[in-house]
Amino acid sequence: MVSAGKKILIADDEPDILEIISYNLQLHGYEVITARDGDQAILKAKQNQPDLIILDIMMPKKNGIEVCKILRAQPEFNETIIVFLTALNDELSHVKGLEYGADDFISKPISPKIMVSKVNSFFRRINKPETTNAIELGDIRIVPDEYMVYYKDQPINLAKKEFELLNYLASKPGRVFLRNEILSRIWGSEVIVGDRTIDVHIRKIRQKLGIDCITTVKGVGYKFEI
Amino acid sequence: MVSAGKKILIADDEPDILEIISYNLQLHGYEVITARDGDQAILKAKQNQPDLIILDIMMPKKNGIEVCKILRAQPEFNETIIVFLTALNDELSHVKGLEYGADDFISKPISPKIMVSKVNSFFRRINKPETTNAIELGDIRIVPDEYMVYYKDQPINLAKKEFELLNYLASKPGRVFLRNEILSRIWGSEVIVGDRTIDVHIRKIRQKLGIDCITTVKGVGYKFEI
DNA sequence: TGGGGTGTTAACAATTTGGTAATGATGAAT
DNA sequence: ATTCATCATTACCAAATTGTTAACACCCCA
Repeated sequence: MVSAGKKILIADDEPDILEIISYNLQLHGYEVITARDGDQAILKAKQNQPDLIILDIMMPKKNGIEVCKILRAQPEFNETIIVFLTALNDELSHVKGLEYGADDFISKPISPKIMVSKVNSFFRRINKPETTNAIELGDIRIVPDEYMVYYKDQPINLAKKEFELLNYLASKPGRVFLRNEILSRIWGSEVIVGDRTIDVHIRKIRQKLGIDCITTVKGVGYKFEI
Repeated sequence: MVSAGKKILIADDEPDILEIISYNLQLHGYEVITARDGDQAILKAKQNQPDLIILDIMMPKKNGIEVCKILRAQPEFNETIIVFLTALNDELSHVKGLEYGADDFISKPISPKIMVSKVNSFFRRINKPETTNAIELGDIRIVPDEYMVYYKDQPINLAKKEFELLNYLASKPGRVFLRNEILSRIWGSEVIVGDRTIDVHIRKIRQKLGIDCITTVKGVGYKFEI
């Protein structure tokens, strides 16, 4: 059972390892981004907003721990799972890593098969709250597992961004999400998009759903409510 | 969408770059202060208390890293975002910059458009969602998360400024807020508005709420009370 | 290789808002 | 009672913000 469409960033300086692991993860439906050093890892993390980041400890430019420290300092990576790749008995790294907010460790060497199963289990861990429980509000049911929305049990096909936007707003019904919040969560903090982009997506959602469940709060943002 | 009225200090010794960047940032509603060397940067930073400081690394008098080091040593610049402009592959500066508390790096050359987007994202980062708790007084419930006010559970739609004003007054029920206090808190200290502006907003709140919960204290200000 | 779906932008329309001016009340001090 | 400063009210306008539409580039897949 694969968590479809999840993004994984892997940073390691050994091309072979990168190749093998990313190939296997892709086979299992994950979207994989790779980086060869610490700086690249930070850059690509910001650009792509992955759900899981796997960092080799020993890397050129910045080591995994530094990368973790820098990423964790930014709110947008609060929720991201960060995992270290370590040599088998490197206790010191374990300790340091935990201090800076690592979620777990994977010991090298590791077989691709075990790697995939570990990755699956990471997502199982965080998916419990949202994936198991689809959001259901009034006549609207949002099922992240299926990337699908139902209105009165009628399936409604939203595009990826539309779905993510709706799902995000619906995660806290009634709460206003600032345009800034929406941008950094859905688009990532370093993406260049124009002012009207959010509006257009909101419009498409409203149009496809046919009912008015997204309220504009002028000068502030949008909120989902029945 | 722009963090309006934010002050940005840019320090670079090349007038052309200064010109282009500051023009574009101003277009997007930012207030821009410029400096041509390190000493000037420090001086203007102290004078203007900008929200974001962009420092070229290579500058006359003091280089960007020295400036950063000096500013960071002062408590008033603890919260300020400091960012370096660096040549593309200047790894050494990256490392040193981090040591002295830089928040990020921008590689030169950079297009104005990307610069603006980066600046936007810096402010997005610090514009944390305010998870303030709801205020409940008598039959009135003020929920900042929702930008919404309820009277006897009936939702009342206030405009942004109206809501902020009511929320501010209600933050300390019974206390009188001077007109000056209200002005600097809700309108900001730099904005100049006429005498009657507050009154009009108070009036609109009273009208929409339908009950008299804002008391005028003549010659002093307003207070919220049931 | 071309067609459908997707994401983004530009351009313009529609709407809301924030602010002001003008004028009318109020009330305390003279 | 008159005066003066202060606040209330109203209507109006400009600016800010969002809605809408169409067009475009892109990617994936048949």
